[in-house]
Amino acid sequence: MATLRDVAEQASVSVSTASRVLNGSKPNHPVSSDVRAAVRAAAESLGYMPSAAAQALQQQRSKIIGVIVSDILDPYFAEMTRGIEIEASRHGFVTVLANANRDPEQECAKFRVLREHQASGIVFCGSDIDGAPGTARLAREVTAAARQGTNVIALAPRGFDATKIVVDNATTAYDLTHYLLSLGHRDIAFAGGIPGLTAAEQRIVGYKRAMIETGSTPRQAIENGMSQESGHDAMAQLVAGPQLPDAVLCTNDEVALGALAHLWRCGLRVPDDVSVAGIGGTRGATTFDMTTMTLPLMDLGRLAARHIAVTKTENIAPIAPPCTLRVGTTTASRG
Amino acid sequence: MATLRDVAEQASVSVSTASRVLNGSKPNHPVSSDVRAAVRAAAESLGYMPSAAAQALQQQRSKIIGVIVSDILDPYFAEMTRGIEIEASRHGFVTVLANANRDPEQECAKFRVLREHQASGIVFCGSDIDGAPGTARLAREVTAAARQGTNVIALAPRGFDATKIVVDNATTAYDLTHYLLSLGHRDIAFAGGIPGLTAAEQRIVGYKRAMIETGSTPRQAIENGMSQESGHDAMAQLVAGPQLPDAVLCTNDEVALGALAHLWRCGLRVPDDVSVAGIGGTRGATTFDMTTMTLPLMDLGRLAARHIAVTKTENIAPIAPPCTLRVGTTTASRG
DNA sequence: TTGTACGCGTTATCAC
DNA sequence: GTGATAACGCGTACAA
Repeated sequence: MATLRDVAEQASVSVSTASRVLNGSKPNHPVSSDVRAAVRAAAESLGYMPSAAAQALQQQRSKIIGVIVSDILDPYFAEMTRGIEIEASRHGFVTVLANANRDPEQECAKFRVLREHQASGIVFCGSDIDGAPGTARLAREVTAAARQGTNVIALAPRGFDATKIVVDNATTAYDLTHYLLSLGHRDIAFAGGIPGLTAAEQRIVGYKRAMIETGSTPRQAIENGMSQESGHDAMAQLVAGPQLPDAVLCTNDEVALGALAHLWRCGLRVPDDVSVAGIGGTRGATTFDMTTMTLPLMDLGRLAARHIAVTKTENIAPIAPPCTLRVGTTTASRG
Repeated sequence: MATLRDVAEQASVSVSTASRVLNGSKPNHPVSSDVRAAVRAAAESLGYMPSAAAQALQQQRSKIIGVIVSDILDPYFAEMTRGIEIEASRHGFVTVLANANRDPEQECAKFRVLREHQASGIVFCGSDIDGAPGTARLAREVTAAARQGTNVIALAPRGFDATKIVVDNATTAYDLTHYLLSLGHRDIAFAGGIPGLTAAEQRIVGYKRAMIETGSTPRQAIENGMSQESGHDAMAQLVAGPQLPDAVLCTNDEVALGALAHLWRCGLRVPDDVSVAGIGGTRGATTFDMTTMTLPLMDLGRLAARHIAVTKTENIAPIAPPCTLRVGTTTASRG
């Protein structure tokens, strides 16, 4: 691998000059244009490639953005990750992906590794599980890291100190519930979630608030997970129950998809027999023309990456773009 | 950030000793146990954390596995990525994710960045588009990198030299088509694909071969993409056509999901009116109890990561596990 | 406008 | 068993 010194020799200049021409942080350091050209040519002919490791070592920070995700198979997080990757690469950063399965221990371990790699910033995509063992230690590590200059960003509610770029989860569910109520639905069930998972709990809060405010009785949320399978099972439970609800509000699109799949498989009609809505606005929701609350998932990722990549003097936290209701054909007004 | 020297001072030993105790590649280099303990204690109290950058610089290779993916939102690639990440982190490696949107230019650029970061290995998850502009340059860069010791692995057919861990795409489609034929279907359509996309083309080849061998006439494949939307549109086209086929074989599960969604939305029954099958075996297929060819996506990722992480003396390429037919309820035998 | 020299944190080689 | 010391490739004061 050709090094800067090779280039310098080839161009008959000093390494510093070569460095200034090729990787100069100060783009217009005084360098005569002929020297500049010579260096460029030498670099080209030698196939020079800067060593990220050496640069990182020297500058005490590498062009790495770490992403800690609950589950990359969930489109919700895949969207965020994609947003991060796009903006990161636009700024010459690289995206390190870490799956943590919503396990604080794993989050902590991956966080540590990311720090060893001198990541300029670390993004937590999912929210945390309140009171889970290990959450406290994670918080300690995170604050320590932040104190040492690591840029920590949370794209969902988190119990530690970090730059937060989050949507108002309670309100998304509140608004969506209101929409369902406005269609004439009264018996609305809530499917999906995990006990203690902050974002999911907030959605349940929003749902309940909307129900109670309008004199309807909220059902007990079926907190059996955040996956398609959870949605499938939750819906099976509702179908088997004494009374099929008018509508089912799901904690996310994956759960809604699973619910839809079950209804489809057991021959029930949507929205004739029951309305279904999700939260997220991921691709699957569009494909099935689902009613859902569209969250700016990719934008959240983008904002996080930009916040890390551009070192602003004034470190003002970005604000999350608004959520919008997507009205699909999985909901309909009830006589 | 505490460095090795800080630890050494604190423990009153030399950096070499500290290094040996904490990051020794040779785990049992002779070090007296009391010194060992002292170093450990010092490291602990100082919150020592090795610098990946320094290590990478010194060893000319960093514990990074690069992953070049067509679209992280496609579960097909997300599964592979997840497999890679799991195995990578098991071995202390970190996974760098790069989206390339099936664009050779982008693949080339990201490949280069990955190399600048001294990735120990780079995994291409998707196949390439035959004859696309930029493919040639990519091939050149890849071979150059391989010559310089970068471990390049392809998890799908690729026109350049690399360790290949791939399934037999033609056969998956061939077998699946045979299964559909065995159910009594004769008019079978093929949905999805991209002209020139090797893996997709191979599937079409397998489909056609099975059809022709049994005296059926293959339809012209609808190569309108690999996404859910593609499947939706392809199915719309078939539904609007003069003759609804008995069955639709989709190039992947996403396309199949889109096809299902369209049928569902226009009130057609699956499998009564038409059978649908996919390829991949991703989560969505299970949720909708779809007939599909299950590919060992996560295992492919795992194998790739392991191959990179463990430096074997004999560098024998891993062999891809078999694919298995998953019989779901989106297909049924036709009287 | 260009060159010299040092240090970033680590590991490996060699000496003790 | 342990300790100096020289790289690794780069950026950047400081000199010229």
